[in-house]
Amino acid sequence: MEEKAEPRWLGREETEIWFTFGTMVTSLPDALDAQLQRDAGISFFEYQVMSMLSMSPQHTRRMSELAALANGSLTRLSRTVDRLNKRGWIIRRPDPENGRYTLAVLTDAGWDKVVATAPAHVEEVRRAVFDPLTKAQLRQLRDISTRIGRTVHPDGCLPTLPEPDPAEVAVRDTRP
Amino acid sequence: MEEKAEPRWLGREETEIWFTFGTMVTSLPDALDAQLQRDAGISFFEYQVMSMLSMSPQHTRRMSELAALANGSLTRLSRTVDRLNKRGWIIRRPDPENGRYTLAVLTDAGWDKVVATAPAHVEEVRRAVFDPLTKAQLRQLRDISTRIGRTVHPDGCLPTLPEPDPAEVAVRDTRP
DNA sequence: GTGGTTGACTTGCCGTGTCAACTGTCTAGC
DNA sequence: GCTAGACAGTTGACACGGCAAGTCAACCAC
Repeated sequence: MEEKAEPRWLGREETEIWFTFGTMVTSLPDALDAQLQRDAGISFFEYQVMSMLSMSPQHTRRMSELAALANGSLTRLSRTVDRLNKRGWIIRRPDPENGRYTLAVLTDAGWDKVVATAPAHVEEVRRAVFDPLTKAQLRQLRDISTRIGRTVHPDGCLPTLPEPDPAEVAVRDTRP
Repeated sequence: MEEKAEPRWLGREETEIWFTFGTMVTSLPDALDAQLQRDAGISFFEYQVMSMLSMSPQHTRRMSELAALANGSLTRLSRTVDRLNKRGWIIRRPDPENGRYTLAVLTDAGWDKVVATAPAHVEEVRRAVFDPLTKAQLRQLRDISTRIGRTVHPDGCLPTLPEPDPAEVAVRDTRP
């Protein structure tokens, strides 16, 4: 008796789309990493972590929130914060409201680093993503990303961009 | 005097697009890796390498070609082939036509592994990428990926999907 | 043909990420 | 209260990828 249905193979057309898309998906992070490493000596993930903190109230976040915002595991964040802490850009503090949490806080030096790093990074993002696309394509990309993101993310809880801290609009668009 | 122009910051709209897109770009590879690791005990990159070989004439490719097709560095491929070789799925052979090249060849066991692994993987790709998008969105995604891919890839030489080996149409749509 | 150069890998070392096990903190149930 | 569990985070052991240096074949130039 039949146990499995015939797999729904990809056709030639679909294979091409998938190949092109897959190539882009793997190359883009490499390009962003390369730019940041070259110009600022930090990785994309490290930049994301500091950038997210720079947009957060008091430049502070709980570790677990921060991990979700930066799309990384808690372990990865813990190690990354170790490194950034050694470089003087982030400090840890226990959360006074609940001792189980740890707060990551961006130092002044960390803030300065983000401010110094952001322009070239944003420029690279524009060059790679925004400039080559039309306005219509950007809208399409948003919709497509939302749909794919939903299927990939468990229990429908996509991370959401934090509301910018009104006190710090200067770099509210730093995110990446 | 002015040394630098004011950076072209991202606006609120753009920041949102970039955040959504970035989240998708980082989560999707994780999801594919997770499925392959769980169901077949191999990484996405390892699968890509074997899949590309399975689509190549004689199930054979030069290392450098294979690295480009699978979007990885030569170092990464060399180490990956080491692992797959230890598992009995790939062997190395010097290229008789030019001793500088090394050929990677998929073994029969490697072929069987790809054939056994492909259906569940393709299903996951469909679930994550194809099913949630309309036909129009797929076309849009192809165009968008092509444009972004061009800006990100040096000297305009994007890797191209190999023509399938007519003798092996069975899994010609295995890619990803 | 032989000395130098280039091209195609391979490898030693190191940084980074993951999994699993562990520590410390809070919360429930009794 | 006090013990059991659930959370939040850290850490040790290991896997993996990158860089730079090393190997080995091929292609000159003379």
